[in-house]
Amino acid sequence: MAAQDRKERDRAERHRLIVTTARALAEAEGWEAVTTRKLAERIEYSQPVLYSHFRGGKDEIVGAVALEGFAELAAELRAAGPAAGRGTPQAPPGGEPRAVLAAVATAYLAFAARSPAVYDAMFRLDTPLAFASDDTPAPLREGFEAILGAVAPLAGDADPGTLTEVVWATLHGLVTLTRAGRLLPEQAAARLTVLVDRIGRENRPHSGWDNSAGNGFGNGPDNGSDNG
Amino acid sequence: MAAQDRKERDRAERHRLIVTTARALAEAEGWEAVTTRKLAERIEYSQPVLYSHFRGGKDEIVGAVALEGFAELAAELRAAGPAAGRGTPQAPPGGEPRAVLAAVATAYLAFAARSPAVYDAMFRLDTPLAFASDDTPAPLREGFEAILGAVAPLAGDADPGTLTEVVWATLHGLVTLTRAGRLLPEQAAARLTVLVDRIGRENRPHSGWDNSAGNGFGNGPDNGSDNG
DNA sequence: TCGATTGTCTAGCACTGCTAGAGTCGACGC
DNA sequence: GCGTCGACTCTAGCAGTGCTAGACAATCGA
Repeated sequence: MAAQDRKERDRAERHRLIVTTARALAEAEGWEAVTTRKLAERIEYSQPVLYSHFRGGKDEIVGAVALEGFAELAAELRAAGPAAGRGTPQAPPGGEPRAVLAAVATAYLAFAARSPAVYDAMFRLDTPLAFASDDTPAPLREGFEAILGAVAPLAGDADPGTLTEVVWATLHGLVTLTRAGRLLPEQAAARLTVLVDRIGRENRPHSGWDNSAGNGFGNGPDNGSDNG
Repeated sequence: MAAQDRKERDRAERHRLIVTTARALAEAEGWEAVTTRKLAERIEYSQPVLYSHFRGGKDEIVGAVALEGFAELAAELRAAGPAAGRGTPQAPPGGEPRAVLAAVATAYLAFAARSPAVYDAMFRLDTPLAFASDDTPAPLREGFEAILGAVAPLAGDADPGTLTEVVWATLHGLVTLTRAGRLLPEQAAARLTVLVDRIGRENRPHSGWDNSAGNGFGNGPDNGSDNG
């Protein structure tokens, strides 16, 4: 029955409309301005319609925007990474590993700067998205793996996954501290240089400082590089 | 008039009571549970009393907790840093620079792990605290400078302030991503090792990758090490 | 054309941060 | 000791939030 199909199409369309409207509203006025009433008004339906699409309410809508953001971020990181098709202005294919890392880092920071509200949905707001578990959505894994691809060639004797976690943390920290006005804007390029110069350098054999004196941060064996 | 003095003492005491109660409530149940009504009930006064102390309302109360947190963090970082009096178990005075960096980083992560709600007040929530401006509260500068003290000996030909910003960003990123369940808990110690091994290594002369191709992240001269 | 089902809307709940104005209580001058 | 006045606190309420029960209308199958 075609009528049923049309209904489902309309419904899917309205589903998209909610997500894109929420995202646009957040980018324009910040997430604190995204209320269910205002969102309902923008899509020209009443509030309960939102809940017929997103049983989890507002958090689930934010989560949908976040998921969209993870997919976009992963795509942009891949485009800047070592496996990039015919190369980009920033990173020739199979280019010098640190240039690749610089390109990926730049892509990450550019994404966050361009879509601050989406970045907030991904990292600052509470969403029902699952992490580091079996049902972690694919885009989340892919984003991590895109960074991993740029970091691994520089890992040396360090665990690539762990180094990737640290790089990711640095990028994320740069984003949030910059956004909060905690870092000097004019030094952004210098920070990127420092990041690549320091992180992107292979290990020499272990140094003298002692990390075993109870720091209280986990004590399991350091292995594995699987993240999400 | 002694009566007036007593009043002011009582008022100051109640001011403290509000801040400590808000902090305790946040640590126990999270900031989303800290409502003006619940807070007023806990201090056994009505809501308007809160506003007689904090004209800026809830945000200003969060800001007071944050400021307290910055003071504590700065003190703990200093205690772990190179200028530490007679030395600590983690860092002997004037010890090997990378051991000092490891001790400071550990102190930072330990603080965030021990006081997550305070850390949220400092970095995640909106507060009226000023940053990177002339009226930045002293504890904020001091925290940055404590990290700077541990990082500077390892700066090499990099700008110490910039390197400190990157280290801070890494620590902050590790805290937030760990808290959000985005990083593998069992690799915490390994991440610290990687951080110290990579960041805490002096620069050799500049490398081959090109950072000048439009990354859109500031283009001013890279100078100055003054932050807040 | 009629009944059933599906979908949407109105109205309202319990909560939030915040505040105007009423009321009380203590300090001070006489 | 007493009356007045001012400082202080409270009650009650506003406008907003996320969310939902139940009334209503439109659509579909017979």
